[in-house]
Amino acid sequence: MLSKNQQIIFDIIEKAKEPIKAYSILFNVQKKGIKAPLQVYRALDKLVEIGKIHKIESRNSFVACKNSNCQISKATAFSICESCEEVSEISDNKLSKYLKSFQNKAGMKFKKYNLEFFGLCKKCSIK
Amino acid sequence: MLSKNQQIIFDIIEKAKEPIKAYSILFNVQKKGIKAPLQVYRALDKLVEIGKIHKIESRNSFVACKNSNCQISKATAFSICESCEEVSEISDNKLSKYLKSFQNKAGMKFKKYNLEFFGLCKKCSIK
DNA sequence: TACATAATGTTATAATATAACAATAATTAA
DNA sequence: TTAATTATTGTTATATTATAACATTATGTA
Repeated sequence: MLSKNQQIIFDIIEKAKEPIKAYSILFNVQKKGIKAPLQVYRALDKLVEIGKIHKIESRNSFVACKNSNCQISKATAFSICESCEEVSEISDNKLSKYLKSFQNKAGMKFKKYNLEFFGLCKKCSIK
Repeated sequence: MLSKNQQIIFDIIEKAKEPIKAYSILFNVQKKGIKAPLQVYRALDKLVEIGKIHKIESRNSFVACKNSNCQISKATAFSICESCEEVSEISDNKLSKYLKSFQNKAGMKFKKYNLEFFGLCKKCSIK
């Protein structure tokens, strides 16, 4: 169950349909009484923690989870267009299976991963 | 061939043996006459571009490339310990082959990727 | 009820990164 | 070898991203 601020901020991110930055969220919610960056970042932290949203690390921006709503997200993969900055979440069973079971040479087993692919989306590769 | 500032900053990063942040680099090179953040960031950008260093996106920090010195780096993978923050670059042929040839459902071919695994390193998992 | 935990509000400030402009050095082409 | 081009440097100011510290209120639980 999301708290008031968490819900407000999640709604903005979900409606956005594109990655959105913390201060852009802040701007959008000021009319709703959320005035300080920290209020936004706290909600973002929580939403990331419970897997409702993901952070696109290379862009410092946030998107709603499109895969497994409400699950803790430990395995994320995105494709990012370097021209128009379109981001989409990759949902590929083979890929996630492969990465979830990946072990490095030291035998270290991982709890989490984040993968970001970069290239040109369809639209941009035509241009 | 690296320029003066690029060389100075690369040397710091290579000696560090652990991820190092831009402003920590700045602090370290002030005695060598590099006084402004922008001087550091410009060198970092170039070093990333030519593959001498990588940026650990989730940590906003930089490490020297341990794999293929002097090659443009389009395919990076790291393991990150969430306890001690130790980072090591993963060099795994099977993994990189798999990811380099990965296509998403839209048939989008990627030019680049960055993968970050999170877990506990050997030392920290004993504790 | 009492206790613990989570969420909120607020001010200030830290940490990360780029814009804009001017000058100099290095490379390349005519 | 001069002119043109490109890369690098220097500098000041500022934008962007994120957290510290403290006080308060709400929610869940024993």
